[in-house]
Amino acid sequence: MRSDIKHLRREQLIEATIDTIARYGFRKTTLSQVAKQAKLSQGIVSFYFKTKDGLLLETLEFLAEEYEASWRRAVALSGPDPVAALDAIIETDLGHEVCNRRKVSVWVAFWGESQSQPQFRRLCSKLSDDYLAQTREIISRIIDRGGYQRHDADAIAHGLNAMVNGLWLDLMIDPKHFNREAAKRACRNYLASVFPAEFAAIGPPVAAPRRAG
Amino acid sequence: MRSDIKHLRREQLIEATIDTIARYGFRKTTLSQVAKQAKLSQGIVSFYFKTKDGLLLETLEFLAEEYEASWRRAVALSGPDPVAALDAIIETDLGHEVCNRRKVSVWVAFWGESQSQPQFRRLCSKLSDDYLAQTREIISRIIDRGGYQRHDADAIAHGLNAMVNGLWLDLMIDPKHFNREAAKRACRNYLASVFPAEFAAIGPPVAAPRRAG
DNA sequence: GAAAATTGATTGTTCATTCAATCAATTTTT
DNA sequence: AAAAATTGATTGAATGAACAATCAATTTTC
Repeated sequence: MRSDIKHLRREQLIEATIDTIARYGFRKTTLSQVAKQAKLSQGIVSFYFKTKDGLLLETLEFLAEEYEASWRRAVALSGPDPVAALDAIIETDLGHEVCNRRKVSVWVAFWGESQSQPQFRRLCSKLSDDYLAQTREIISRIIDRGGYQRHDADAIAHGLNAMVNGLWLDLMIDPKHFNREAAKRACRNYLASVFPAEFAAIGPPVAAPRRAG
Repeated sequence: MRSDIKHLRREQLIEATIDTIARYGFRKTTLSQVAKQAKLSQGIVSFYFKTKDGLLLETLEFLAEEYEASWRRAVALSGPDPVAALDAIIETDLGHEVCNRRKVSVWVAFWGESQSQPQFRRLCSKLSDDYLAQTREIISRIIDRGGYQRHDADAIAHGLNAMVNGLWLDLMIDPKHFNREAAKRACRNYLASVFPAEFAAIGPPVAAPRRAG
């Protein structure tokens, strides 16, 4: 099937790029390293992506689409209850498919470069906007339904987003210590202290299992 | 003073490195670009730092020491009250000296590379550990004093740390939207929901819990 | 004027990119 | 249906640009 091969190769090379960035970092990500990872010849990357920047941008686009799809799916499957929807987002954001070293290290690498690469930054900020819009909408529904009129949906959404991103960073910086379940608990604790009635059922607010301090 | 010039040049070159990473990103940070930024000749960077990796590592060390000194100073100046100490940390972490594009973009760049550079990672995780140890200690004192025996100091410290780091990322990803004061409020809000009595006084919580009715 | 600091040309290496040649798959011809 | 022709995918060597690192020459400092 020659018609499929183009798509196949592109995805194969994008996966190899993710592997290479994750393993060797942005600085050591060369086209021949990517080709080697993909078990293809070095010339082929340029053939399929024209330039290195093209490859990197498409890799970022791939990751962004994958991530957006995964939380949208989670929301769709969670049903009409906004509390369940928010919990599903946390479950996805800190689940093993999204929150793993391979993926997160690539995200952080792109964030670092996005300062100087407008194309990267545009993509990252669009993704962030979409995410915030969705969570804000869900949070607004919880506010309306629960009678929390003094709450600020936007601020809460920003807080949740910051916490999720910060927890991803924890995975990078202190991987041995990082615990996915504890991270989910931290998010739920945050939400439980904002919406005590709604999130108390999912996990007891603030007070989590005891640890050395 | 010939003995001072070594120290002066090194700092000058480290500052130039920070500027270069912030402006052009890690990928385009070359020794000649750094030298140009410092208004010195290209050979001088190798003269003072031997290798490029040496320069980068010392730059990271410089940033780490500066950051650690700034929050330790804030804690020292805040007096014996743990609530004031925690608030001083937030004030520092999201103040203009620490939380600005120039510095944060360099942090993110290093985080991204720390996956593949053990020296970077060791430094970042040590810094993170020190920070967590300090905030955990302060939080423990609030717990003891306020009678919040069911609270988990470690979990709360991790949550605060994640939120601060996440807010720094916000500055990178969506700089137009970012607001330092709103970010501080988000942190205080988080702490206010964990320690209502202690943090309600500092700023009225954006999200003041009110029971459904 | 000796020592230290600084320069900038040079070197060897690594890299992205190009492209002619090869190979495999598919289609056309007989 | 076998042979020939064509198309498309892939290779790997070649090219030139960019780079880190070196160092002899020059300038500055004391």
